[in-house]
Amino acid sequence: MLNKLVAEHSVVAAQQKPSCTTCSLRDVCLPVGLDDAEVQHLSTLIKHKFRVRRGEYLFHAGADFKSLYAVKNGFFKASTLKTDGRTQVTGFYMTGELLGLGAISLEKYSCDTMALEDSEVCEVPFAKLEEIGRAIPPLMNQFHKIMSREIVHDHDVMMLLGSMKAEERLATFLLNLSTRLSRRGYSSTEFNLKMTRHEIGSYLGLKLETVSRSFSKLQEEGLISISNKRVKLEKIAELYRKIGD
Amino acid sequence: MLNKLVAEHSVVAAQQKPSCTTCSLRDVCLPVGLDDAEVQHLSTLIKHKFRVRRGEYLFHAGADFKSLYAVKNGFFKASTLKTDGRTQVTGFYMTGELLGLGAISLEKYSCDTMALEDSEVCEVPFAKLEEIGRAIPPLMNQFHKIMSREIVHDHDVMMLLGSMKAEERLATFLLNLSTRLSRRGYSSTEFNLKMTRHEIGSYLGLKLETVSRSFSKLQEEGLISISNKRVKLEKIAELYRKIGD
DNA sequence: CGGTGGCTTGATAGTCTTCAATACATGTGG
DNA sequence: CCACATGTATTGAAGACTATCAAGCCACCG
Repeated sequence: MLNKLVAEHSVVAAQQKPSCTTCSLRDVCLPVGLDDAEVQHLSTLIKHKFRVRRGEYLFHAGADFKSLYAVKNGFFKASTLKTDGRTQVTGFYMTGELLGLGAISLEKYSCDTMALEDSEVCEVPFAKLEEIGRAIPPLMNQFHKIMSREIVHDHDVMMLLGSMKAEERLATFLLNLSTRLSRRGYSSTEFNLKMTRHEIGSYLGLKLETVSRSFSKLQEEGLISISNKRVKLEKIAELYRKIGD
Repeated sequence: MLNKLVAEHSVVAAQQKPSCTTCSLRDVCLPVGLDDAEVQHLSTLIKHKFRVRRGEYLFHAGADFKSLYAVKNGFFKASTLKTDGRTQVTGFYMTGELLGLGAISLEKYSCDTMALEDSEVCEVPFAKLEEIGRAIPPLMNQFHKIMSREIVHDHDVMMLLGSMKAEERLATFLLNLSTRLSRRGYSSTEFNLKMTRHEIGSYLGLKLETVSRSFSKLQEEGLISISNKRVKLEKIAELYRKIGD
């Protein structure tokens, strides 16, 4: 089964030296708010650009932590595994987002992180990030904002899980994807889901059948069109109204 | 109604200059891992020690962010308010824990934070923390670990909300309190809850009636004793087994 | 073209919520 | 200091929502 593969070797094989200076993600990634010289300095710490193919894991929970990873392109899911076998998807990550923030506290990765499509990541050695951050205060500040944003986002998910019904959760999820995609220059109304119903359900605290039913219901109500992995948001304003925003 | 009061003035009135050097929280708060000279340096940035009385808010969501607050003693709850009026408790904070981490990203506090008992907090101006952190790398690193820990904890809560039944959620909650209390020198088996059933339910994604029923059921099973706010964990090992650990 | 995993839909069962009534605790004012 | 008011907690019964079990369909890949 493809999903079970851990392909450290193929991952390393495709490495190359990237540059933040010319990267299209300067506005969404770590370089936010830095001037050209600072970005160039930041660039020196980015070790490799890795390729991670669909179904491969970037890292596993429990492995020694040394680096964060910025998503250069592609799509990832992070999931935690409890001792009793229960797993849950804790997040989906797209272009320009940072992977591994939970690993800093215990210096072990806190979740399994898998590519849901062929992807590339930039490795950011954490010790060096802290070091260079001392020389470039805006970089350190941007990093703090990224971590803080993750906390706020997690609080939003907690509210979703704690107080929303299935349809509302799914609508919230779709609108969140829509926002993040449009910020990256993609369509905010039409996109392909990279994850399965099961993975969506795991993230939203629902069973896959309930996810499927909720998709169908949102479609019946005319708010979206759904066909397999293809989603079209037909009435964004009403979707927002549904989730109380 | 006491809970609605915002008592900025009484809060400020009780300020005094604290010192991390002699603080009993050196092992759980920001100073973790620092030597004496470094702790003394850190101490210079702690502006005030505030008193916050039971029912008063330390800060409100949306207010301009300038400082984090370390809980010197007491107990706090943080809650978010959605536009449609739904609220949810996003966390409870005790001695040595940092309040306001979600505010860094947008430079506005992201949640309302209220004292559940008479408390004291140390104000940590964030800009100064970043500045002094540059001079004391272990301080900056400890701060990153604290933020990371918050992320991991939030992921744990997401798993709780997404995949656990009412009794399991409550058992997890009680064991979490137990662990944090024992780390601070209090009994790990017997303690007073500072929050109401409603607040527990809001945090755990349950209605207060369900929380009450779950308490009763855990008591019937002989795992805990509960009388109003007084809890005694009778069989910790079995509580852990119940939540699959 | 067959097989496998992913998806949809229906029927039933389980869990939690909602509504309601009562009891208890706490703090305020007389 | 007691009485009363208000917020808090417990418990029951009915209803809502989601999970579970099951069957069949569909898409994709070798």
